[in-house]
Amino acid sequence: MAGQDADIFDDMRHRLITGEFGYGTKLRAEKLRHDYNCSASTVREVLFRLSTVGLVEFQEQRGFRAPFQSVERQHELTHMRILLETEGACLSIRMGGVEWESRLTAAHHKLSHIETRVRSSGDLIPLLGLWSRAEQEFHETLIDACGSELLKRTHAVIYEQFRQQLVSAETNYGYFPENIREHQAILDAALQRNEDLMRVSVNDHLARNLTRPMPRKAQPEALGKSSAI
Amino acid sequence: MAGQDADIFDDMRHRLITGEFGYGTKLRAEKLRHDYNCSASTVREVLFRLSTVGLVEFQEQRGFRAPFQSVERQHELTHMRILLETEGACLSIRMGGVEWESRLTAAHHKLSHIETRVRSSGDLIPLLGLWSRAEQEFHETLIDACGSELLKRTHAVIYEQFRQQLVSAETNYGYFPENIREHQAILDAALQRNEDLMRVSVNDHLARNLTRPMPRKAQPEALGKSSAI
DNA sequence: TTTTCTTTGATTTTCGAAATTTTGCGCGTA
DNA sequence: TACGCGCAAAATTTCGAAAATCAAAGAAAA
Repeated sequence: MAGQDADIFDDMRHRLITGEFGYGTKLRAEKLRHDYNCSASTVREVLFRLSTVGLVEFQEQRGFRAPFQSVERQHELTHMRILLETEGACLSIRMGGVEWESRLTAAHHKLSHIETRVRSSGDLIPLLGLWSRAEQEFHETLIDACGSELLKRTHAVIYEQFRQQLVSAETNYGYFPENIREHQAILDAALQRNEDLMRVSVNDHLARNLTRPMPRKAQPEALGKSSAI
Repeated sequence: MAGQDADIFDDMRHRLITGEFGYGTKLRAEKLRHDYNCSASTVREVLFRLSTVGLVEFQEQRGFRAPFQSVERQHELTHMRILLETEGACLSIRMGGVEWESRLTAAHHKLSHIETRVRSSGDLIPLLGLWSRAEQEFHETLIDACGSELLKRTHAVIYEQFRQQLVSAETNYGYFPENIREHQAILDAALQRNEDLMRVSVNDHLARNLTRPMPRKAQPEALGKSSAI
């Protein structure tokens, strides 16, 4: 078999993203080793790798723990998501072809189907796993044609941390009824190849996670579109 | 003393950024251990951590190596730097006060002094270490008042990989005479608090590392519904 | 000669324990 | 009560070697 390491890594990542460990929980290699019956060193390596992608926090001489929940962190992750996703989506509009459009449409269709069922049943929990995966896939497809592996990988890392931050009952696991309309708006912007509309739609979708508003630009006059000339 | 691990980490990072290991060089823990006389496992951990920040590549079952040089990678890193630095700089303009302005001016002064000496002597090499640090400090100060730790950390990670990519004689270690004018333009934009000018200046400064131009935004009138590219 | 299989050598991964450092608690003192 | 010191327990880091895996050289088959 190809390295148990990889399996443990994937399983631990899943456990972290689904909020199995409470915020700030200490992650002791000596304990975790029993879950996978392997040595503590192996778990330690996995934890190091997870700290690579921000799903675990590491401090010298004081071990590993699941990240704490904080409004600052949530705010910064949201800001970063907006930055990366608007850029990636607009680049995808410029570079992606019908093939990209069709994949995005497909991803939206799946997501939309699930969210409609959630709305009618009024209970997210039984569909939580399905919904999570569908939401992630939609957003990753959105930027998939941007042409930069680095941008996609960076976004994936940020997205997972973002998700991890709000996997709890109080935040309703990041699900909101407004999602249906907002996801539709993003799809529409993509199919219309309208970059300005895309920026607005992505912003609207994510802005609710901004505890304090983004500082507005000082000058009142019109602004050049962000970045990437 | 506080963990030899940290010392080894810093030293290895320095060696990687200054290009001591050629592109794609295999990094064997069993060899490296002699440089620090410690065990191979300790080196292995450090290499893992360095792969965290993209300075080392790791592949399951085939160890670690220094990243390869590639135009795609350079292109993507440049693109990401433009994205993060324009965002960070503009946010700093909005949020930073005179204190930020003065720190940026100071960083620029130091950098400018060094670059002037390089120009007059015509030889970068003896000042390479000084220049590297000054350049990094200038760019990090530029986004320092942006208000997002996440943005700053992400930028630092990208910046170091960027630097690593062009630490070689052929690329002249990333130094260009035009830097003097370009850094000045960035400082000016900051002191004028002109965001549009800042975006242009940062773009101009980094654009030379773009092997192919960024795809331009499609003209609004040119597109009705989805016209396949 | 070319291809495939096998063996051998080198590299990477995993392990359990020893060494080091932090943390928690009890005790004496201001 | 509050503070500081020191010891013991717990947790983390480091180690060297065993186990597993991969890669290269050589032998057997086509």
